[in-house]
Amino acid sequence: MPLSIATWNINSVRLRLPLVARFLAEQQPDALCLQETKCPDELFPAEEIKALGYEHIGFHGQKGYHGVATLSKQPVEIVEKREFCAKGDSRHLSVKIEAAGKPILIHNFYVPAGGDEPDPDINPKFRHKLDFIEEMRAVHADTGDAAASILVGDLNIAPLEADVWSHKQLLKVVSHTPVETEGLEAMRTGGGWSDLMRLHTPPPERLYTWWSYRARDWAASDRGRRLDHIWSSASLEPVLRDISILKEARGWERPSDHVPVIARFDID
DNA sequence: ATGGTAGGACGCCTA
Repeated sequence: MPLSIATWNINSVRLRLPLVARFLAEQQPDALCLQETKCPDELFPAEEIKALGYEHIGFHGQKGYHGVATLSKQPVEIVEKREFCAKGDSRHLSVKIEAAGKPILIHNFYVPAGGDEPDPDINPKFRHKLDFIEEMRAVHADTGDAAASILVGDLNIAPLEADVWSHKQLLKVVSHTPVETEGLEAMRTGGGWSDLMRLHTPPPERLYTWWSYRARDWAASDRGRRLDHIWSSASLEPVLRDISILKEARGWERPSDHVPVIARFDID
């Protein structure tokens, strides 16, 4: 049976509800994981989203900042809203869904951006980012009673050279510094996670999911980064059918600076 | 070499 999972940093779910509606209508993923909802739980637009055919919603938000939500056509069981770095930030939500009669665990992450200065001794936001990645090492692909696991989200790190417009020019820019990219790759491989976007589209082909708001013309300069990711346990590698990055969404009216990524599986 | 834009909430932090 087909199963499709999408991830999208929406940068305010309330402001961009029309974009969410358009995306769901056009792509019809089974589940959509949102980050940066910037919405406390009591103000989450659950009724509007249910009316779009996504009646099962898990959300973990806070006022003003961060926030994640997972929208699903089929029932979800809320598994955990894990707190990282004892900060009280809403940056993680895991839910369980069922596909072909098997439970699948879906982790939705919003990793700290880390500020501008890539030195943890003078920039506490960068220290927090590195600590967060360290703490993520406890999240393994093969734990619990699920048959398979998926980890998606805005991880705010572009790990490979082909994940940025200029490897050389971004080596000292937060999101692509060696301490981050090596930390994320160590966490990923140590946890038994497969990078499905790169399984489907290996380097040196460039892949971007984010283009800055600050560019005069984001499409012309095309200075993107792959900050958003879809990982899975090895068990889902052979049933991956397709991964697509919906680049056109960056050109929609009042867009997020991130675009959706969709993985499509054929579950046995 | 630097500043550029956006959102939330309403002075300024975060991305």
